[in-house]
Amino acid sequence: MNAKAEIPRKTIYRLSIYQRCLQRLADNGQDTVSSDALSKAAGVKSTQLRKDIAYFGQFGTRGLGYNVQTLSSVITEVLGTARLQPVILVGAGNLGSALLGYNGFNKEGFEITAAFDLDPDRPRPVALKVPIYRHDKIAEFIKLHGVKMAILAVPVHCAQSVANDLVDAGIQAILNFSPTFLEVPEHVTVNSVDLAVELENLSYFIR
Amino acid sequence: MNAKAEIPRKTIYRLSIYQRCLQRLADNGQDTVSSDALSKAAGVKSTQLRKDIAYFGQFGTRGLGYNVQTLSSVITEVLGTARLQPVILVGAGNLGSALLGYNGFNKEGFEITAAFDLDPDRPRPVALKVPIYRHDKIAEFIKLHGVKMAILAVPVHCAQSVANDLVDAGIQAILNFSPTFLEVPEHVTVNSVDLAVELENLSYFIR
DNA sequence: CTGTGTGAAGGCTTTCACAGCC
DNA sequence: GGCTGTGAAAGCCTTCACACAG
Repeated sequence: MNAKAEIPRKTIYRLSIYQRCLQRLADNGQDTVSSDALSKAAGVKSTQLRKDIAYFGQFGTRGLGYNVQTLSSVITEVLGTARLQPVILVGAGNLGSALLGYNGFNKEGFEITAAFDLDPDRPRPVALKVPIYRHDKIAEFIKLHGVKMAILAVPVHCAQSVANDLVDAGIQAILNFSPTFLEVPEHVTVNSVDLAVELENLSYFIR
Repeated sequence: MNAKAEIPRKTIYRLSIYQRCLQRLADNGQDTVSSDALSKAAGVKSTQLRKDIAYFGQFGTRGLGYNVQTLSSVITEVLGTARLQPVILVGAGNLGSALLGYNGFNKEGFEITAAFDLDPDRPRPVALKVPIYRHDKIAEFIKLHGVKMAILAVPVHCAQSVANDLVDAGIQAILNFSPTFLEVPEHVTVNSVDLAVELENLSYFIR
């Protein structure tokens, strides 16, 4: 459990997925699951699942499987309570506004607490529950509320400079939707979601 | 060029990224670029870029670099003209509607030609240019227009069954936004974008 | 001297095979 | 018999080191 730094990133990704599968099992009243069943729900091989779990301990019962509640709790602990972090959204344009309305985040324990845009008053498609502030209020807000995570959905041409501002203000993790590479200091983590690249990739695999 | 099947998936992803960087260089009037410069723009190491290119040939001039136009054309060819494929969107809810309005796709050569929803008439946040049809028209549309790619943005509980319908109707590639694993035949490719998992993953890396 | 192309080395993940426990 | 835990093997991808071309 203290070897946190040594769990590979890919395993961390899968832990989130296992976690979600476990929650569904729990909702269905199951209290035990085998690595085989759980791995199938998650779309991986059972050996992979067991190896992933082995990074932080032994929680299964041979001949039986894993206790759903126990395993779920352990994974939650490994992933960290940091998941209750507040998140801000920068760039409330087309995609950004949509993300504000998307409630898939809340379900998993995240909440977008504020959004920022160059023009907070431009007409938005959706009635939003989240306040939209002027772009130049970002640094103040981040420092005041100790925000560490940001979702970036601004146009390519200003993505890097906005990212720099975020980092300077104390942001440590960025979920980047702008289709461009962001250069950040080592202590900052960036995960990029590039929709066009995903599509292009798919098209390659069409015969 | 004919060893298409042997280019690793990760390389294919990066080719899309290189392609975009090359287009920007071309727009700026540059006609030559070194592997070092291009790799930095793409956020990878220069050796990686050269290895990626080596999968399908030799296009550089030693001591000078690559011709922007040439390299761009070659990558386009490798990725396949399949990128001009029409794409349909299934599930025009919150996230789905947003994707319809997002024009990042068109820029890269994709066009969402139609959308489908259980209730095509429910109020949409945005004025959409794309027609929304009833869910039960999907198979007909796919067969009629020879559509091969679909974006799936439906609720978890029906994702698998909708995916099955798509596959049966002839879809070969799915960009999946539903946070669940999709089981599909081998000839079908699925790329998943799981926003909650991305956030959770980021939160792990916050100290 | 600059910058590509590439065999070899290294590192990281996944899978196998099977020992060990219920 | 069923299922976990794990060292060893295999596979995959990245990086190094350097030969070679302009």
